[in-house]
Amino acid sequence: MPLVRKLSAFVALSAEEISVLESLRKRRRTFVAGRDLVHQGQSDQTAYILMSGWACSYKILADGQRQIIDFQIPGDFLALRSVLLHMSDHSVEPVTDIEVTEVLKSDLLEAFAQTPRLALAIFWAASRDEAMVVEHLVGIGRRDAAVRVAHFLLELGARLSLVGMGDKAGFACPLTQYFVADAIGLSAVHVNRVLRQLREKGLLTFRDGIVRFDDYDRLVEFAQFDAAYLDQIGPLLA
Amino acid sequence: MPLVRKLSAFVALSAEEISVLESLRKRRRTFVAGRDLVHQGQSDQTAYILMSGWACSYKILADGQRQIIDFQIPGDFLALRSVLLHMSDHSVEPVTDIEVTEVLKSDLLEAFAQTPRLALAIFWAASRDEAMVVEHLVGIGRRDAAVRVAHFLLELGARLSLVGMGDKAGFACPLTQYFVADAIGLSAVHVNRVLRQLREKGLLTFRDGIVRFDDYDRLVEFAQFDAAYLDQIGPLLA
DNA sequence: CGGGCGGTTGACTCCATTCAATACCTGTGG
DNA sequence: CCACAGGTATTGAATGGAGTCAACCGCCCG
Repeated sequence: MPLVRKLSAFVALSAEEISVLESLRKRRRTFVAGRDLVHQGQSDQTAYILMSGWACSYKILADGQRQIIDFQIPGDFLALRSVLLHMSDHSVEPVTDIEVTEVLKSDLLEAFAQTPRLALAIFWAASRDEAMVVEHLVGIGRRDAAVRVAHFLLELGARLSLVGMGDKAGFACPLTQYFVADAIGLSAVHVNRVLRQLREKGLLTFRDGIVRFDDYDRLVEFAQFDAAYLDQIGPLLA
Repeated sequence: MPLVRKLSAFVALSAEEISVLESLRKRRRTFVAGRDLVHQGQSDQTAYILMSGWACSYKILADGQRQIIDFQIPGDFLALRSVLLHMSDHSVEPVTDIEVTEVLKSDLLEAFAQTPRLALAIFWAASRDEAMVVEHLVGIGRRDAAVRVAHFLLELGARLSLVGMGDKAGFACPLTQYFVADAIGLSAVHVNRVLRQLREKGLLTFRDGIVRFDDYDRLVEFAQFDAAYLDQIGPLLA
């Protein structure tokens, strides 16, 4: 499963640990695209592991504007933070139809007490998520629109590669330009303009649900993309 | 110590757990203002607890621009993320002279294995940090300059209150307008202009290192500030 | 066939940046 | 004692990047 694949980039999991993860198979649930599975302010204290499909976590402001915090792809946690906090500080919406497995608060506490290495791996995943949010913050705060879009798509590509859903040629992307706009703090109109620029420069093409990197190396250069923060360089703990 | 005070907002720590924290007293170090104690890219895997003074974590872009991710005040962790990741994804600079205690990676692993509740408290602190970063992301992405500045200062005030260093009247603030600008993704010039607006509206005054909330309630209304994400509403675990 | 959603493009507007000049304070050295 | 430099704060004028408004297209689907 994608989570095992992702966590293996950090710790080499033992057979026992993998079986703990596999045992979650029973609590599998599905949600349809567009219907939130977690609401900002709710106090469920349940997290999920995304098994298939894409989701996004976001916050709504009082005036109705939306800021997407990040997208989640298979292998990612959903609403992990809300397990520790009193209530969820954000909402989660499936971008496509999704399959998830529930992770109850009690599971997490158990993991902490009984399988410290697994707990550590989860902490790693949380740290990596935070590093991604930080990188988004930097992008929105200091990068101009074109670089921001390019950087965003390169990051998605790198993350998808880790779970075998993309490579340097590109990836299948179910996002509309509105999703992209809400994620990187631009208007959808401007995202469209920027995508045109990038296409005309021969850097990337986003069309019909496919992101194609037309010139990966030049794109990386253009976006100043350094994947170090994704921490995908191999197991730290043997 | 401020960390105990902060963590107590989440879990009621036992005498034993408090003594574990207090035992860190030996590894105390000091750093002078302006000299980074953690560099982006280094792989020390050491974290710190800030005992006194202010620090900030930031990233530098290739073109020299800086984005401050967050400020840390007494009781906060510094570079906690870099313990789990292969290398630090950000730098940490003391804003004032600071005192810290070192937390080695081994300490953290031990805490996970031996004092699960303390590990949980640390996980809570990390989740809260992430929630703050997320709120900054939302601010930079979707709030206009005036609201952003107001929101930022209200958050700092709320955080400082938790460790007894501020209240609804205001707080002592060692930040220059340049720090504020780098934190909220504006230019220093514009921060200055916005501060004038806020002052002229009778909302807040930032002068001579003092932030004074001239009309706290109206300011909260203006900034749409909802402190829920700071999760300061009291212990979750008895 | 009509409606809705997503994408595309142009014209105009505006918020924030940049450039620039001035003021103020502190510490330093002549 | 005063001149000077460096850092910070303040304000004005010009510029520009991104938003808003609006129109139009293509496609899918009921």
